[in-house]
Amino acid sequence: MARKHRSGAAKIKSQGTKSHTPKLDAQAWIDAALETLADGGIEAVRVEPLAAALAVTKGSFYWHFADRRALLDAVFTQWASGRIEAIREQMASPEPPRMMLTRLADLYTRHGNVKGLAIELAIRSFASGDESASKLVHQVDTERLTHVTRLFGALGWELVDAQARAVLFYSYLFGQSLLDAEIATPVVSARALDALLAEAPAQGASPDPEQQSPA
Amino acid sequence: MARKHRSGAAKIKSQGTKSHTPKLDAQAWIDAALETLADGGIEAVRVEPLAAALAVTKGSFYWHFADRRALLDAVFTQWASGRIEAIREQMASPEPPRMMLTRLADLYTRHGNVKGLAIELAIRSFASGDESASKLVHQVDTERLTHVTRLFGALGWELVDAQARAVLFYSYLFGQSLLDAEIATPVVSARALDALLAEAPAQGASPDPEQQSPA
DNA sequence: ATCTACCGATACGGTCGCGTATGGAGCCGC
DNA sequence: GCGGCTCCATACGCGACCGTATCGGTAGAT
Repeated sequence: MARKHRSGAAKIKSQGTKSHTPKLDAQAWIDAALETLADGGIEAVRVEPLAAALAVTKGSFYWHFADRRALLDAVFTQWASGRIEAIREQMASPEPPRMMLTRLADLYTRHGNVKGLAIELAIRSFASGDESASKLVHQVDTERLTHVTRLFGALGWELVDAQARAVLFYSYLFGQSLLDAEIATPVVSARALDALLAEAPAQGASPDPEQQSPA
Repeated sequence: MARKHRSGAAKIKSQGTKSHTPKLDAQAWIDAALETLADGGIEAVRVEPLAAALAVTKGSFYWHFADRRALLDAVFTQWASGRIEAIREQMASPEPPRMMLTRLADLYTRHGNVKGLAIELAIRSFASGDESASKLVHQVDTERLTHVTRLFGALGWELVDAQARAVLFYSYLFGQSLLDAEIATPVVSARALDALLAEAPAQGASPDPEQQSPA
């Protein structure tokens, strides 16, 4: 038996006193799925290995989910709504645009958020051949890009330029995780981010925080 | 006792005589593998389905390759050397740097090259969990980035800035294929490329008002 | 024509993972 | 204590692939 993943059944709380209450809810499966998804891709998210990781049997899984696909859908949905939620929170922040962008970039590069990026890429990869997953990715992308576009707009860029920079911005974040780490060193990455956050040309246009961006 | 499959020095040239040559060489398998790799990821590259696609049986495969892994290695190796070769050719071009960058970007953004990008991403995804594949990706990245860095250097950027833009450049190319196509429209993408190829500050360089992009 | 690499077909054993069917243990309310 | 409900264990059947073993056919060399 493979013993790669550790994550025993430690997430269960409930009121287990003595005879325990081996309650595993759907969320526990989703969490476990996200974990293996991060370092094995969608293909690695399989029912039986997952059950082994959770120290239960398939019987449990098929109680909570109709089939493997149902789990994947739940994972995707949760991921998407989580990302969108995160963006919405950011939008509510009172910070200046430049700061928000910097923070956003940090959030994707700095913190050992390798897992987040891995999930991101795995889902996107799968989405290329799956309609419903593709839809969710699309929702996340529009949410993110409209947000970031707005931020760049607030920095003085015209709509198209702001959109272009938003694309560059997220491309950069993804590219960071795709390119070799030894090449994209922190120094270089920092400089790249500087280039992205450069001032808009002296257009004299006052920052318009309420930029509208369809998508 | 398995028969010692030969594949080291395979000569492929005796061909021009009759139509009789239903012979399949290792290259045919590699080509087929690249094909399915493009739209199914590494996981989709399986011996039996591949054999079916080539209208032969596994018996053929295991004649040319020791196992599935051997095929994958061959695919990776060929991909890497192909990419490096392409870069080397580009380097020998007499075109001005800006033109070379534009051409490079086109080459990756081209609607025809969805396959190339897909292969790129699939291999990179797999490389994250595979040592030897990771090495090859690293080689390709190094080759590409040093080349592009040189180009940006020729455009007047200092080393670090040139490196940063090289990273942005490739991040952009990858990001294009990851982000939703509806969002990263051609217009926006063209503008993004313009931003990347902007003139370096100071240093006498002829101002280029607007970049023209083919439609 | 025979020998013999080369190349592919068949057939087999084995693993892994999906989904189903069914039973059983704990926890109710009555 | 009795049905009833929840959650998980057990046990199959099945398909997809991997890799091996073995044999047949074809083409060129002798």
